[in-house]
Amino acid sequence: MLLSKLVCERTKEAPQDAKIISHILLVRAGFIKQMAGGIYTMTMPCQKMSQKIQAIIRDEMDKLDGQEVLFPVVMPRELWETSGRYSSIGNEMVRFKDRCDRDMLLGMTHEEAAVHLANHIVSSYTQLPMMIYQLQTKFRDEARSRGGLIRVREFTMKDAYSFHTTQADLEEYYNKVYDAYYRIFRRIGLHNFIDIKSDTGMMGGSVAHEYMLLTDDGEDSIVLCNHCDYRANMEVADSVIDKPAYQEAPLTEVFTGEDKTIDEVCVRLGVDKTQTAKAVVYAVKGDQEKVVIAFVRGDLEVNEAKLKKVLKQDIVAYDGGVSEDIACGNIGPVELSDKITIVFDKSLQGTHNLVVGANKPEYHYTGFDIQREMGDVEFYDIRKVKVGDKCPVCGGDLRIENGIEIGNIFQLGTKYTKSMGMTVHGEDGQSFNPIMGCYGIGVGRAIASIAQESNDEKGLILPMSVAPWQVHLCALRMDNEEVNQKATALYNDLQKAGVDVLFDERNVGAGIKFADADLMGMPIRVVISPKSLTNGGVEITMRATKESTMVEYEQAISFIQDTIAKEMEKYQG
RNA sequence: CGGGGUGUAGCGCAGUUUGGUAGCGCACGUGGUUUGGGACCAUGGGGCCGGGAGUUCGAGUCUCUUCACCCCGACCA
Repeated sequence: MLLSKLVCERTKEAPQDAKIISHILLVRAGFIKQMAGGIYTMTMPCQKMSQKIQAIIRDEMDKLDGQEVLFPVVMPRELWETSGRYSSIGNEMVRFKDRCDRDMLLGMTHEEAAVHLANHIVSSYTQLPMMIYQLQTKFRDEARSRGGLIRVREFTMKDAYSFHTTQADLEEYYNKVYDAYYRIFRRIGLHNFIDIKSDTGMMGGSVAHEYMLLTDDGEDSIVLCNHCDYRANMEVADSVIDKPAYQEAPLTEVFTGEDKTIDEVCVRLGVDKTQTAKAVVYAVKGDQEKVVIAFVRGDLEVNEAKLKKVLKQDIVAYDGGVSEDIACGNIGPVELSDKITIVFDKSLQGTHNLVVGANKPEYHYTGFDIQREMGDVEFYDIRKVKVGDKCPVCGGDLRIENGIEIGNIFQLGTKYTKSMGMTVHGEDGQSFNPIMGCYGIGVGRAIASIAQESNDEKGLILPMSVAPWQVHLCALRMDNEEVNQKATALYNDLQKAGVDVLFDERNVGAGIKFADADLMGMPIRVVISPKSLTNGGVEITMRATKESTMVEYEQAISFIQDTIAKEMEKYQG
């Protein structure tokens, strides 16, 4: 490819609205161009990179006996009614009507499509296990896109669906995919990533893992143990906390005036925050009348993902609408209206002598004893892990890091095969619902992740395995006859030798060429100039290490091929 | 969906306070001098100042309204 013809504008200045490094560099290098919120055009370099990543994903999926298919982007409402997700998924799914007034939708994931296909074709256990996958555009109307390619509304995703006769068979396959994902991410050049236990969310199922690129710009919080390999998404993370034991005391109503927050009440009454219980008020989504109050120890926070799981219902913040039953700032468990759903966190189990709201303005109780006052109530884990908590496995210190989700794998079980009525005949002649797994990787997010992790002050540093071009050939002084002739010949010969090469044949200053080469990040830079020819031939520089070698012109191609081969060894998975 | 911010040339910005001929840098075209880390001289092209409605002799600037984008939060299969 000739750089002068490449539709890809590099800029010196960062776009005003870009905040995170991958976004800044992908825009500055001309790899992406925004069209609307969360919607981007990928230029040739980015598209080539995407295709190389896709090739690696295909390779690994095919090794797992995956069969590549292509599901429709547009699907009819009826299919999604069968799984129940037409109504359970919110505005992030785009719905519209076709010309005949039929309800249609844009696919944001394809479990329904996978079951639809499998249901029509698989009728016997002898056809299992099997896995089908696709690489396709997904559209999710995200409430808030952000960070360039990190969180977008339209993107290419690899999604795979496996079908099994037994849970054990699913688990065996799941573990193979788990390993394959590690190979994929290593092959595309990522380093600082981990897998964590994750919430299954509205996908359903039991076991799930997410692969996370660790970066401060990540939008997910990950809990990790400093001593063992415990690690989990904040949504499901568990921890051990100290429980100070307070002496039992009688329940006593005390005047607390306008002091409503935990901090204010603690100061007034001279107690530690661990000696209080706080109420966090929610409402069932779509019905502010259905109030849910979560009680958790005063120094702790509620983990809403966990609370949702306990309730098996979606919740939103209570909008503070007028209700006689709720004395905001003075809410306590004692004599709370029975119209309200109450959930107690485990941090309150077995506690004595706490300060709680008295459910009337200006008063709290002291001496609250949960066993004595409430009787035998259930306790659930709805608490958010915080720094300083101890590891639930080994008791070590926990830390919290940010990450970007780059892939996920789920054990779905029979959620879809059952709801959609997919059955096959087993060995015993009885029919059963196959057990499913599903596995996703976002290609665009993988590109962003590579950019996020692999860069320096000058620009991108692309791994050989996915770089759009392996070689960035800079000819300095194209007006020089010898440079022009030799550079052009080298460009042609490299291509004949099967090397991906980007040829900067513009007659512009060396500074511009080097800056562009550094910004775009191809792994090998080759310079031909009057000076290099005098000094023995061509100069070959590695983008990542800045290591530079002078090579005789005649040896250049074999040297470059050797270098590429050597580099590729780093990305064998 | 809440809170905040920004819309002026492809990109980055000034001009808006106090209404009076549309500006700067980069990029782009042409001619020339340069040529190993974003060169220089000359010259040229490019803008319904996000859209609409008002106020005014006159609006980039004032008023109302709308749209888009960004950031924080909510949300996130």
